[in-house]
Amino acid sequence: MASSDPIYLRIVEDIRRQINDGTLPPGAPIPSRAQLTRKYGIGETAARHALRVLAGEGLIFGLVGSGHYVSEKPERTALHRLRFHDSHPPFAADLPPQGRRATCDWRSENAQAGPDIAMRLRIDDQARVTRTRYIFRTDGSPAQLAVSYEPTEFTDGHQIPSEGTDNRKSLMARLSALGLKVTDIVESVYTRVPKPAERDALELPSGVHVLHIERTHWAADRPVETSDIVVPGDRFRLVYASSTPPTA
Amino acid sequence: MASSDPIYLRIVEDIRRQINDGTLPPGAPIPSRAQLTRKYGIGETAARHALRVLAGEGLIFGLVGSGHYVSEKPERTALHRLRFHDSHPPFAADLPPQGRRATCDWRSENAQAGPDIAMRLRIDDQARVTRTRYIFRTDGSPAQLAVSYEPTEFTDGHQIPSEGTDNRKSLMARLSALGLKVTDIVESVYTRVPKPAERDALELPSGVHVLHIERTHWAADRPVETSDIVVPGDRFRLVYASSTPPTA
DNA sequence: CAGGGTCATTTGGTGTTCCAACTTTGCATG
DNA sequence: CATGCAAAGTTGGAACACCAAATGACCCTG
Repeated sequence: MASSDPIYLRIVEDIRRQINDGTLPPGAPIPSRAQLTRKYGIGETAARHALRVLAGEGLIFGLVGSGHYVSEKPERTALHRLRFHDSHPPFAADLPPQGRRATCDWRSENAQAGPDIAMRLRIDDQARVTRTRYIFRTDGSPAQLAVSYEPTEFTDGHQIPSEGTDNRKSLMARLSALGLKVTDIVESVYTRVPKPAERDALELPSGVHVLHIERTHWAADRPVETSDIVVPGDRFRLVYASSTPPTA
Repeated sequence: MASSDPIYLRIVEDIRRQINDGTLPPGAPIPSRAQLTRKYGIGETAARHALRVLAGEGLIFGLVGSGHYVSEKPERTALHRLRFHDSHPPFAADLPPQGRRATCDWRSENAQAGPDIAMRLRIDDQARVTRTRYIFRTDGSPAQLAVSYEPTEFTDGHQIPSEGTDNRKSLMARLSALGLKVTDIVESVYTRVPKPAERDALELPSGVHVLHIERTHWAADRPVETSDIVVPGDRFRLVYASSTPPTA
């Protein structure tokens, strides 16, 4: 990208891209230091520096005497929210709510950003966005509402069937097609009284609050998607972890 | 410590220790590469390598032409919760709530774990823990309640003055003295109606919910501290990020 | 064919050197 | 005394060299 970047970072970018797009699948060997110096015409310092950075990110790992290889779990951008799960403490139930039948309905439409979303996406008030409303159900009962906003530049050219169930091309897939990679995820959580529409949609008893999550995906220091996620406050908790779950 | 470690890691250990125990307070300058090579009798590679590792951990930061300095926020094992902050959306206020006068009162005591905490700390029901109650205030008004639990084995031997203001040795400092390092932080968030005592302590208007955070620190796959944190639901939001804040 | 030894290759640690860009300090000049 | 400029010091990038430990492939021997 930026040819002003130091050489070793450009090597990092190149290899990372190859890992992301599958050219270098998990387990594949990375060229050795000697090979990298020849291939890119760089010094050994830059080559080993690039390998160190990639290894530090966990994308590859090195074996002394053997070589560097692509990690099994590419461990994408980690905001380890261990998903929602039910009930309040004390709850001994193990985390993964398995066996549940989860469904998701959604509908996309073209809309104007508006001041709130414009600020979150760092775009103009008048800019157009693709707004997608989701409703998640577990075992048939509504569990989560979400509204997602993406600048139309990311969604243009992709078919937007206005209705469907779970066959929409994912955000990540669409972004990587545009050469973008999500580097950060920020979630802002607060609690509030549900709006009437939410109360109906989530079938909330009166007096129940909701947890509201504003989530924004960033790629290269620029927002690419933001969403409002609403879940019933009496049945869900959010779990965040600094790394892979220690309980797993 | 382990004299089998590579030299640069031993330098890292030494500097990290000095930062942890306060010998190098936030803002203090780290010896330059040239000084480190002389002080420890090492090559420049090892010196710069140590600085790189520390900077990578966020413990220090480098300014070209000036030097390396201890970070203001030691940025412990990163669960990047960008702290609480006020008001609800839309809020354009920038994140760092500066200029505020934050105080913290606390009181420690010896207590029995009980089933709930015992499960979270993976210890016996009957085991003894050090329980510390905190109350945080900003600008004089109560903002956050917290109760922290640590197995007594981590607190024994450390003076536990039963009352005080903000001079207690930090969890990290005590753990590092025991050779332990916090590797994971897990936070579980939900919302609920405040208990009467909480309503009083936080001066909550009626009808306001609270955000309840159960936080557990892990060191080497074993819990070393867990706490319940309660904040008013009408004035605070929690922000989690997958890496350093992109807005900063 | 099985076993063992040799050798090229690879990673990771370490030292040295050079350079560009930037900050800080202090001195000299007006 | 104030201002400006030059020198010294610092970070970060980059190249090159050497070594120890480990690996893997190859070949030779029994």
